[in-house]
Amino acid sequence: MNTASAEEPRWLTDEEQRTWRAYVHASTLLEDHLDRQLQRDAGMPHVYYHLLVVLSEAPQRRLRMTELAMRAKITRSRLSHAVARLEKNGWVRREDCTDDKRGQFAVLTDQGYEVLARSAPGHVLAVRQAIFDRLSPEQRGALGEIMQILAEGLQPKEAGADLPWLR
Amino acid sequence: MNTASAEEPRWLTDEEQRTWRAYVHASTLLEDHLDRQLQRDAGMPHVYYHLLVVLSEAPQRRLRMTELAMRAKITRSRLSHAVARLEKNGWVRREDCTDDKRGQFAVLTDQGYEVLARSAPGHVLAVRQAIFDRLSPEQRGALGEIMQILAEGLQPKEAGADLPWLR
DNA sequence: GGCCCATCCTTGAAATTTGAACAAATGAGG
DNA sequence: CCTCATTTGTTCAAATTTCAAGGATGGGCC
Repeated sequence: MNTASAEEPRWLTDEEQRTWRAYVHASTLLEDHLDRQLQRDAGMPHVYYHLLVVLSEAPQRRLRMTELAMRAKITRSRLSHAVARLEKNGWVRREDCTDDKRGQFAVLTDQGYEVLARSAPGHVLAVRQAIFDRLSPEQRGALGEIMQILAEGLQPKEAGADLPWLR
Repeated sequence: MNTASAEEPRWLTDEEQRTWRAYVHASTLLEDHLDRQLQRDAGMPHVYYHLLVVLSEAPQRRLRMTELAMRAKITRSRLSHAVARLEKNGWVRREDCTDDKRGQFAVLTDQGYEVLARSAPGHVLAVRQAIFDRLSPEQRGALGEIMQILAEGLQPKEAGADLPWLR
């Protein structure tokens, strides 16, 4: 007998419920906290700050738009708007790609690097106080592993990776 | 010698860096994933869905705006806009509070309850697949504890709780 | 009662995000 | 060389979020 479509879904256990609820609360509060901290001290929300960080780590402090979007886990559309805003601030500059005339590079300016250097200590402190100072070494380790797993699971697969019948 | 203001900040260790980065990626991808899932299957973003869930658990399926805002960890302003939208959908209704003429209740309508009941299984499945199915029992337990701690640490304190000299 | 300040919730404008649509350029085949 | 599908990045409009401001009520206190 196949009752698949009528079956009671597998609800979360009480403990899973609590865990999920705690996660939602913690992540909401944390993003809020960091957004305010960075808006106050660096003049931009956390996502924008993260873009500058990623750029600062790239060779020449520059990345193609699509590459930057992937590394920052945001859509290209969102990135376009964000870079437009950061460009107005003088923290990022756009450059044409000579190899591919469609392409654009987002380049971290010296000014952008300055903002980053100036606000990084405060941001690190905020992250440390919110997270690492509150956890035991075991918990810190566990958190890393867990988040690694979750991120991998949600990462949009490369083309065909989920289509084994094509191999 | 006091060099506090000039001292090198305590940067994150490599492992802390990796953990923090993994957390940012996982939480970003997860929120995105759930927002899309719920937008598609329930016609609203995750935050709004959560509001309905909280309401559904309250006695009479109703809560004062401020109480709802606190339980959902969002600002009252954001809640006002959100409820306005949910009201347009017919999923929530506002009611005056007779005790306190300033007050408003947000009430989950039957229609709102229906939407919730209809979309809950899909949402639970998404959460399960994204999180619990990927973690060991130990990791599930650790995640709960950790998130509980982080949430508590970020919870805006009740008035005076952080002013011990007033006691 | 009258005053003062806190609380409750809303509002409006600006900023940000989303999703669909689009033009330009690339690249694989034929 | 041509054609067609794909990729790249942007743009528009609508939705959502933020932030500051404001109107109304409650509650303590003289």
